[in-house]
Amino acid sequence: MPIGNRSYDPQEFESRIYQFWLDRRAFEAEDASPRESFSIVIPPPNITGSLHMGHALTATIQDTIVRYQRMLGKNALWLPGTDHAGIATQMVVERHLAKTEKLSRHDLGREKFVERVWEWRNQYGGRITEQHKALGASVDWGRERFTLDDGLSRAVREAFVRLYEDGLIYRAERMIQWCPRCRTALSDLEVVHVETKGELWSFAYPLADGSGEIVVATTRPETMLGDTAVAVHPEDERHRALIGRSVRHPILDRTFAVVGDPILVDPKFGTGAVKVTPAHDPSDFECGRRNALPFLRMLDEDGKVTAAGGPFAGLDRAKAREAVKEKLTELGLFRGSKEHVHAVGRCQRCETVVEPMVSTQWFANMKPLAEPAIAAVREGKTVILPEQWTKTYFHWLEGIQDWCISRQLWWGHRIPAWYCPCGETIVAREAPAKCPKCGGAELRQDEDVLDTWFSSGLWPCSTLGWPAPTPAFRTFYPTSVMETGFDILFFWVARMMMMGLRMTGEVPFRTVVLHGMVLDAQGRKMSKTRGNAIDPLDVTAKFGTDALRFTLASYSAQGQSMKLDPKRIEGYRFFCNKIWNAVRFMEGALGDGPLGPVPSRPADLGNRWILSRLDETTAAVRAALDGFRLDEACAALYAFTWRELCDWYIEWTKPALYARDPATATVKEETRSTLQHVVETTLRLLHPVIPFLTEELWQEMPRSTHSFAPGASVPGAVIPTLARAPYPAVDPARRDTDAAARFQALQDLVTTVRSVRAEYNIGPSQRITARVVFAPEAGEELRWLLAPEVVGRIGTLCSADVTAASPGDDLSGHALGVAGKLTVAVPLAGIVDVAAERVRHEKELAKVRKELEGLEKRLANPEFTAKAPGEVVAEMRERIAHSRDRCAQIEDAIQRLAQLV
RNA sequence: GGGCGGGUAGCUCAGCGGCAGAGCGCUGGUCUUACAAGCCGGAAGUCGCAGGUUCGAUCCCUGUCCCGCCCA
Repeated sequence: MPIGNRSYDPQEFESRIYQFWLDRRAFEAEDASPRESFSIVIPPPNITGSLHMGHALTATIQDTIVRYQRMLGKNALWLPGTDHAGIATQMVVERHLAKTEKLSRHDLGREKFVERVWEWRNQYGGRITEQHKALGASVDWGRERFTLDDGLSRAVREAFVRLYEDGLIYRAERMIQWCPRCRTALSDLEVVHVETKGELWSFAYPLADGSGEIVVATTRPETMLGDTAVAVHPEDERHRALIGRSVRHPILDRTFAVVGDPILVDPKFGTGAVKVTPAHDPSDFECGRRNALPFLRMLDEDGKVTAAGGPFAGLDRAKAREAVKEKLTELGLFRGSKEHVHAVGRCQRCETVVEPMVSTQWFANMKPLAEPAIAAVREGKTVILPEQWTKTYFHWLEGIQDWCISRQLWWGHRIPAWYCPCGETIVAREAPAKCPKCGGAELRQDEDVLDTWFSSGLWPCSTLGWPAPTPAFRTFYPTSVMETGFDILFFWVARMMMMGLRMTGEVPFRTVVLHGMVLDAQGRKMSKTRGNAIDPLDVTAKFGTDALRFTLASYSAQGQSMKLDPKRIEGYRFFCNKIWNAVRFMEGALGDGPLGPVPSRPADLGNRWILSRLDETTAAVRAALDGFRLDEACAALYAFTWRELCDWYIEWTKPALYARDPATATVKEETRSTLQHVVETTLRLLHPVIPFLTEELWQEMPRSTHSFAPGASVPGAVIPTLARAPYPAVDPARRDTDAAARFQALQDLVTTVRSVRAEYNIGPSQRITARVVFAPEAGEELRWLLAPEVVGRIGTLCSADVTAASPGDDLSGHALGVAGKLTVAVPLAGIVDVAAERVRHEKELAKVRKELEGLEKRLANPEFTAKAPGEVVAEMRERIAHSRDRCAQIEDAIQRLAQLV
């Protein structure tokens, strides 16, 4: 349907266009292809999620990159999928069950519960995937993956078994982070530390022999129920003598030692004595190992006090704290408290305060995995952008700790380890039938599942078929780009690097592109609970997807946070509308006649200029996209499309296109072809960022059999979709510095006349005469501006009849404007407001003089001429000459004004 | 405590050795047959502060003050 009188209505065509792409199989990549391959695997959103601005941002950036690469002719793959999000999904389904059926997962049992989660996943888990279609995501849907798919699960078992066999996965009792609410172990990364105002509470442990006491301070008084030592610094004069003596637990009937520990104790902090709870604090745990202390578990999986807590057994952590404080106070052992800010660890999912505790879990030994991951980036095998994140990456990997990979959940990849009553542990890819050691068949599989991020770490390999040597894996691995938020650097990027390198020997991706967080207009994190989240789908409904995409791409300056202001989205909607109308204009103005090729050397100045600018823009946009600078690409596209193509070129073409005179038919035909070519090329340039609008217009716009730039494609071939059209190529032959300089002079002249008109409130309907003064020493070479084919166009652009004046002409009664080397005189019907004119000129003169002075001063400095590069000095001379001309012109104008008085 | 990033027009941000930029907002004019969601003008800046390097610093270096983030 031609554009005709349709106005820009993105809702009308966006879903239709998306379906059109699917029908054309525009996004499908080939497993094997002679073309260069390009691949991105989507960082999998989790199935409990629904689309938020972060997804919209990451999808926009990735889609823009992959569409660009596809248009470059590469075999481009963008692989979609989701991850199973162990804790989050289990929580959602448990809550759902409790609400609708008043059932807990334990009521159902593991097998039935997991069935229910699958049901939930099949019903709701695809929502976020579907929402990506509304964003225009050009993913290859046939390759969609889910972390719990058979193939990916096989990859997980393969990786686990290999790491176990290599001694990099082990099961042991260690200090871990425990979430009492989720009832599972967490990795360090899943614990968020929040600065919290707390209380540093001091109490005394009496020495066992009654000869005195030792005062300790703690933010967690309840843990004293699990204390098995008091530590002091061995070189601390105050306490050294106490080392080796015993203290008596004032509540529980036991005694323990005072130990000397130079690592745990900072003698400058507090009293210099520290209570030690080895089973519930990471530092105390290490201290306990160093000093062979007992590990006393005083809290259980629910965060309640165990039997070890004597009279407090069964109390919740928080209640136990108060009860212990009360009891110690009652015993007269309280020694004061003060406010204290400290970092409290909370569960990333549910924000419950996590409990460090000793527990038997599966761990991965990360050091040997981290080293190759560090080396790969150091050697440039993978490049991280923006580069500054490289340091963070190194820092984290260099200090990496072993990773607790087991989770006490039911939803996830069950750990492929089986236990035999004989004591044997079997780790295998498939369930073993009997124990290889004793032959017993009563094998019990480990109850736990793996951390979701374990499977995510394999994502770039497993989604392409690894461990099987599939064609897709050979073609697309290592992937080209991993694009994600910088908050995911450790969770995903680093782990994918480690796992990818370990499993395949190759990096999982060549380039890592990190983007910042989307904040609201006030700079706060968007969150549903705060109610300041902007739903991307609301935005696309209101402004169109392309406007949102252009906004996000423009904001995505490397790695910075971005404050999303709806006003800006609206602004880019106007931009989309502008493009729409430009094509609409073209459709009307070109008419039905056939379009010839764009001549290699056009005759018309405007045509020469716009083709030159188009080529410069193409080069700038391609350079920006090659460097993943989407913001720069957008800025170049916006400025060219609106400020040059629409504001100047289209206006310039109107007289030629509307002309009926057979004498100007050649220019008209040339202009028709050029306009069509420039608009068509601009749509292709814009397409990766704003795919819907450009595709809709591209399908409907007037066609040429000469559409593409030389060498880009077969002229006249029917290209079924813009998504597969060639991206515009840079063609230096189109650069035309002469046309650029001439058009600049023309723009100066037009703008000056317009300024004068505005200054004197001469309305657009009022046709005026503008007399151009060509000073013999400066302006003579610009006489071409008055050539008939140019002067008429200038007149149209500023609604004036432009004629020449000589320096000696009487210009009284004229307002004067200075346009570069020319002076323009506009006759004023009434009396010139001499005073106002004079003020305007004086102001301008002062500005130019000041600038001139500065320049002259710089040139006068002998060191400048001696040391600055020759072209800088030459440029300076040029500028000074120019400023002098300008001063002279303005002085002249002021003098003419004076004659009027 | 360690590290990273930021402070440029009223707002949001580009620029990062050689003419201080954009969008929005503000403001004057204008319904000119692509678009009033438009068009044509205009105003607006000690480039956080103090030193230093340089012929030349918003840009590089040092210090300093604010703001944000990450790690412990």
